[in-house]
Formats: sequence, structure tokens, C-alpha cells
Amino acid sequence: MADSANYSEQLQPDVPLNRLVTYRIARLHAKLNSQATRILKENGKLSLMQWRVLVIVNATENATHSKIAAQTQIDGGQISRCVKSMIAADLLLAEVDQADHRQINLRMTSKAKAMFQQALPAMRKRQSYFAKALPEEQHDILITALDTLDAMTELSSFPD
Amino acid sequence: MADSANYSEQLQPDVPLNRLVTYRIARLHAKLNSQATRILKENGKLSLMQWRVLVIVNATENATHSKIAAQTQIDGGQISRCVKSMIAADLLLAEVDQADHRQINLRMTSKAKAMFQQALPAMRKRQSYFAKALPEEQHDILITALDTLDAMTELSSFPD
DNA sequence: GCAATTTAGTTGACACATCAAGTTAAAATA
DNA sequence: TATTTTAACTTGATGTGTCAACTAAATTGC
Repeated sequence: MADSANYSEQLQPDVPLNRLVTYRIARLHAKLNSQATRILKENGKLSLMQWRVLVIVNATENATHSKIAAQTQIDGGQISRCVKSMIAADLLLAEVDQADHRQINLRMTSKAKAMFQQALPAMRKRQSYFAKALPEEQHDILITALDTLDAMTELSSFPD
Repeated sequence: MADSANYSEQLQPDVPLNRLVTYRIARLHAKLNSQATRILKENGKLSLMQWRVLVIVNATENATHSKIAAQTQIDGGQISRCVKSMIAADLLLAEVDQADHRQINLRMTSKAKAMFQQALPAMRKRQSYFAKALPEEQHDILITALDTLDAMTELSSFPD
């Protein structure tokens, strides 16, 4: 009795939190975000969300809210607000699509292009450093493992 | 000229976003969070933050705000507010430490214990499923890779 | 013992995340 | 063509994440 009570006192007996993938991912995510935010601050004044929007708008012909949402997984509501503020800040130009009046085609202003180019080298350097920091085999396993975990988040129950 | 302009149009030419570790981590983190939130909702009414606090309080003799912060990496301000609301909700008991009047020792109420026990099986099952989903060797490599990435987030510049 | 520093916790401000409800336009279907 | 359904975007509510300023108690160094 005492044993089983004891046993259930920890989430996983003898497994420290920093071995748990969920905690590790949460922590790493927070640190990656704050690093990216810092790099962007040091290389212009784009916020991380503005940066993410520009990455898509920059690479996409006739970018729209929904294309940005599809690529980045950012919530539609947030994109709406972010784009709105970027238009106000003279970073994006919006034009209602003539074929479909619901959608709004977005283009970067020259100001946005300049800011994007300013941040790009540091951001790209970081990405390639990340890619090179892991031996290729390890990197592949990481991506595979992330795929596996990603698939598991779709499950609503866990078979034994 | 056209080529170099073109080249710089993408963050990493020919690398789709879902190969970039930073995006993968961000997405996985969001999905893990929403899955955990859903499981907790289906097995009681604890929020994810309340759950995280209870995991520590449950496993720690004389838990305090700062011990929770140290273990979980949750922001001190958030812990303060979360603990406050949990005391109001009759989930935690607070007692000023007699040896150090700054710190507050936290204990679970029986209500919290019951809710924790109610959520525990599903949460533990999820964790062990995560652990089993990856072959041990892959799991070790994943943890190693996460360690490496974690260390890289400490860098303020990226050597070539 | 006393000033300076550090540590524990609180509070406020603000950006970001998630969800749900609403508007308008397009597409499907009857 | 009229009705229904779906899609694109907006807006509001609420919870979470991050940061900085603040109070009070303990510790450190004279």
C-alpha cells in the first residue's frame, strides 16, 4: 500500500523532468524564440511574428492571410492583427483580389524589403549553424523523431 | 544579379519550412500543449499550468515558488499568479516558512490530490507512450540533439 | 551592528496563443 | 436562380509568456 502510494507520487518514477521529451521541447521552444527575438532586435526592429510573416510574403507570389496561416501554422486571428499592424507600419501593401473579393493580396513595401534584408544574414546564419551543429545522421534522426512525435499529438488515446 | 536577388528571396533556398528545426519545434510544442490541455480537460479540470505546478509540489518536500520555477522554467510572475489562484481554488495550502519569512511552503489540499490522481494515469500513459514510440537509440539521439540545440540557444553569435 | 547586495515573491504592462462568434463573398446544390 | 454551405478574414474574450519595477526579508562584507 505504502509502496503503491509512493510509486504514484511522481509522474514517472526515477525519470527527471529534463529527460521528458515534452518538457524538453517546451524549454527549447522558449529558448529558440527568445534567441530569434534577440537576433531580430539586434538586426533591425522586426518582431518574430513580423519576421515569420515576411518570410512567407517574401517567398510567395500573391501572398494572402490564409497562405501565411497554412505555411506557418500561426492562428488566423493573429495573422489578421499582425498584418493589420504591418500595413499601418508601412511594411505591407494590401490589395483586394479582383477575382475573389474575400482575399487580400499582400506585398512587401520597400521599407519591409530593406528590413528583411537587414535581418536575413543573421537569421540565415543561425539556421545554417543549427543545421551544421548536428551531424547529418543525427539531424535526420531528429527530424524523423519530430515526425513521430508530431503524429502522436494527433492521437486522442494511447494504445498499450 | 537576378540570381543573387533570387537566391536571397528565401530564408534557405530549397529548404521548406518544415525541414527547419526551429519551425518544427515551434509546431510540435504547440501541438503537445494542446494535446496535454485536452487530456487534462477530459480527466478533471486542471489547466496545464496547474498540472505542472502540482507535478512539482507533489514530488517536492516543502515546495516553494522558486523551487517550482527552478524545475519547470516557468516564469516567477506566472507561478505567483497561478499559485495564488490555486490557493483561492482550494488546491494549495500556503504557509510562511518559519526559518525564512520570505518563502512560502506549499502543500496540496486533498482536493488537489484527488484531481492530480485523476489526471495522472492518462498523463503517465501519454509519457510512457512517447518514450516507447521511439526506439531507445533514437530517443537517446533525440535527447542528445536537444541538448546540442539547447546549448546553441545560449550563443549570441554563430562562428562560421 | 550596519550598509550594500542578493534572494523570494508580487504586481503591472504588454505581446502572443487559442478559441469562438461574426461578416462578407464565393461555390455548391437543389 | 434561390438556398445552403463553405471559405477568407475580422473581432472579442481569455489564458499564457516575458519583462521590468517593486517590496520585504535574508545574507554578505565591512
